[in-house]
Amino acid sequence: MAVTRDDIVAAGLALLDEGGLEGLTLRRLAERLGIRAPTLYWHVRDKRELLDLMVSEIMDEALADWREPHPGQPWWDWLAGRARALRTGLLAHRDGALMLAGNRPARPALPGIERQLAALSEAGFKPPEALLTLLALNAYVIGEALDTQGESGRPDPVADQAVEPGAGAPRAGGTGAGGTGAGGTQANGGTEADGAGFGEDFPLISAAVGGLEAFGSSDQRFEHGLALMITGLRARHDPGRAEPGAAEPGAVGG
Amino acid sequence: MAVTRDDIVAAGLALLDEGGLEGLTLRRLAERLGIRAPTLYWHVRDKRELLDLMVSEIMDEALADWREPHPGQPWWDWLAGRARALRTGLLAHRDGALMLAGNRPARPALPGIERQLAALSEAGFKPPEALLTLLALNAYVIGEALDTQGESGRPDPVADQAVEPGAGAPRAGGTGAGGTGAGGTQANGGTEADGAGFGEDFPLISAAVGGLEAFGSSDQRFEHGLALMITGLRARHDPGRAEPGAAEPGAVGG
DNA sequence: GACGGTACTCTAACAACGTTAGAGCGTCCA
DNA sequence: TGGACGCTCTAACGTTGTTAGAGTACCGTC
Repeated sequence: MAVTRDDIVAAGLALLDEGGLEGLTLRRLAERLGIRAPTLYWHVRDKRELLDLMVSEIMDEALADWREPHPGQPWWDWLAGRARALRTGLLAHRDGALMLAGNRPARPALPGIERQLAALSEAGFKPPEALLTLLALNAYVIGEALDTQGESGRPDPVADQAVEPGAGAPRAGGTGAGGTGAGGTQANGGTEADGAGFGEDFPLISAAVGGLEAFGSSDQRFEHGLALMITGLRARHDPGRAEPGAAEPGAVGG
Repeated sequence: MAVTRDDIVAAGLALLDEGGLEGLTLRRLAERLGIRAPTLYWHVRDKRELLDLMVSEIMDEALADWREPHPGQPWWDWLAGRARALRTGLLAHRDGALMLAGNRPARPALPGIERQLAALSEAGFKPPEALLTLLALNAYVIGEALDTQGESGRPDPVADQAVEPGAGAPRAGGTGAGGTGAGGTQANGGTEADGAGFGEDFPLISAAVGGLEAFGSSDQRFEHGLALMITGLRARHDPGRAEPGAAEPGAVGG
């Protein structure tokens, strides 16, 4: 049987899960499909187009049931669930977040967006704000997923201390809260699990990491930021909450 | 004169600005420094280590003056400014966000993090929450910057409509609010600038895009999400704002 | 039953990339 | 004078994305 585009995308995702983005080569992909690499170019213009198609697939999987609220579900509950679903969908594939970061979905799903805007409009959002809200949530989700997947991607965290300038100290997972490198949940690269290990030089970092759940659960980190955004949204749109108008965009800072 | 590590990082950043991440090759970098490619391996273990060093440099540039509040500056104002500075720093280099997404800063700047936690502690944040807050803001910033830089990275947005499934419609910049691909500010790929062009099929998308500032200003999108997070934070920590306890993490949703 | 076209695959090859092995040269210190 | 170290070189390897172009099977048509 002839190979189809869908076959290629599916095999690509399988290959991604096995070897990560770096292990996803056209020759390996072809081999898995029982063909030779150049044949792929009959089905796909580019490697990039292939990656775009894969991103589309990942997004579709992730958001399948979340393009509008379930019946009776409050809008904030829906948005939170949607964000969780998107994150789960990204984490479901190795380097999934990086995939979305570097590539653009191949097919624009305008109908899906329209449905989501409709749901928010019904909740009192004006269309531009509804759109900005969806984009903001997406941005946060992908940023956080990137951080989460980045933690496990690297070979050995601590073993090498060939760094020069600052303390030759352990790193702490995550893109970094600080000027550079920074504490996440999965701290200390496996040694000294409980938040000590940052020495007496950094008592707050030590206290912070020590106060978090056991490492491995990056969910806590995700939920924190998500709660912030949802709280911010409800402060503006939920009548029962904080007074409206309290949070104009311009009132934020500089 | 002998080439130094700093020379290499600086030249790397210059090369990045010219040709993007894809144009950053070791041979080109060496040529710019007046040496041959393998020589780079005396200064740097890997290409990846080079990228990590460059990320460290970008982060240091970006957050230089933002590791603690200016005197008398409220904490929320500082956090917002810090987020803006980080975003500006990422956008200052071509593919800057993608750079941070795919690589880990080479040197952990624990002292800087400690200072930031100290500032938040003074404002009443407990250390773990302070850390989670910084991480959440970072995640949003990088996610948004990724989206912004992704818009301009691609060659020609509309020209090719070789996509099959849905409407062969215009895309709208950004990682996508929807199941796949989705409206940002820089819509319609240049034609039909003002929010029309999504046809009568998608009135809300059309209204949303039409209601946004002229395309090119992705700042509006960024500020929206930032305001959400800051509002959420103040709702919890600013006594003058919404009632405390109103926004427990668990109260968010699923 | 031959014919042409379309769908799909192949072999061969290219330039470019990251990376390694190992030799060479200059400078400084003993 | 000699040896070590710092820094650079040439040569080469394997792998990657990609192109050119030839080949094969099928399918409807004359």
